[in-house]
Amino acid sequence: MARSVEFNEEEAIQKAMVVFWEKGYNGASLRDLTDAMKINSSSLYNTIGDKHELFVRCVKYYTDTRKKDLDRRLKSARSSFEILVKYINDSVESIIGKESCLAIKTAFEVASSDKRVKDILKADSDYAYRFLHSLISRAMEEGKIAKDEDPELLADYFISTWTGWNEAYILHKDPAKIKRMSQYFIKQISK
Amino acid sequence: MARSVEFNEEEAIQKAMVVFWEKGYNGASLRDLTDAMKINSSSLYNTIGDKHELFVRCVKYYTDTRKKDLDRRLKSARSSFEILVKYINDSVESIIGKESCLAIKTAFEVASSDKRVKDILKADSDYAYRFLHSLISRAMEEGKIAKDEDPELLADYFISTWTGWNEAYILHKDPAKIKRMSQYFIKQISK
DNA sequence: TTATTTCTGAAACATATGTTTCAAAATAGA
DNA sequence: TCTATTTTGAAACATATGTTTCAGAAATAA
Repeated sequence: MARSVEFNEEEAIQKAMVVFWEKGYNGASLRDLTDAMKINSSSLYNTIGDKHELFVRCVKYYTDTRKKDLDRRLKSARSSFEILVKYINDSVESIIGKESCLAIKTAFEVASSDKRVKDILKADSDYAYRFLHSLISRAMEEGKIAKDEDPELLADYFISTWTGWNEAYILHKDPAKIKRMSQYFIKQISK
Repeated sequence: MARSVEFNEEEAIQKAMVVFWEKGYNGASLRDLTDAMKINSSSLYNTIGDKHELFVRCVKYYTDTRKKDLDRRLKSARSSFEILVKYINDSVESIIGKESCLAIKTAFEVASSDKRVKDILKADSDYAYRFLHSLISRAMEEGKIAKDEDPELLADYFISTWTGWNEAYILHKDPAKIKRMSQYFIKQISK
């Protein structure tokens, strides 16, 4: 029938995601985005849609990627407690060096006034919650976490704490500080 | 000699601060700001300066206000442990209902690319750290916090955790969730 | 009161923004 | 190959943006 789309949509979304990640939603201009994506704005509007739609797709792509990572971790042969500790340590590493988590930046920049974005972030947070909750529960069965701990609370607690580590790293750029806090967290929950 | 400035600068800064707080640095336009401040842009440029300078002043005003609050708390006649617990509970209340903390929003929106703003936020964070550190140390002397706790770590830890509570409230709007986490924190540090 | 200086309001400014238009190029199927 | 349809690139679009200009209003000190 006719010509088909030339650019790879997933690759383009990835490129745009990096721009939003670095500059934020309001800080990223359409030119910044289309330059990075290496497409013309007409192609963008013809396929994905407007700036906001592009942003929603980028945030969704980010959370989908995270979800896959969590699923992969659950399939590991190690004990739940080991998976949990590795996840915590990897989370710390992800803070250091990189721009801090896109989901967190977005939560503070636009989530309170953008329901669609907020819902995506909430679903992401809920998924991480369930991931942590199941690991913590099983680690309690394994006898690695005290039976009197509350897995629901610990899961929420870790998510919150991790967000704070991101801020602390932005302000102080001190990896040791973050590692100290993460070790404290692990020590606190370990039986 | 001549005419003097008509508007009250402190009041104007406060009004602008509210706009930045709600919309973020990039989300707030000069018109939004001057409308709220009820001044003409020529007056703004004639006194305070450009948009960025105004933003810096607003962030500084915010952190100065916080600093005064902490100083006031330290003068209280209550025990250090009681001051600490009250501070934690008040911090939780401040999250609920309001727009989340301007310093945190700003840290995630612009601090990584704006050294001047970052330095103000870092100083604010350091001040809160010293506040918490001294309360925790004294509460340990009072025998209310176990002697084997590390006040430096606990101070950093609370600051991080509190940041996370802000995000959790944006996403879930669930006061009980935040209160549960804060009670857990207090329980954890209590002897 | 007057002279001088400064502030204010409205408008103008240049540029940046998100979005649309449209002719030409491209291509899948007939 | 031809045709119908779609994508693309470049330009145009309207509006929003941060900032500046400047004439006139205001007010201080003489």
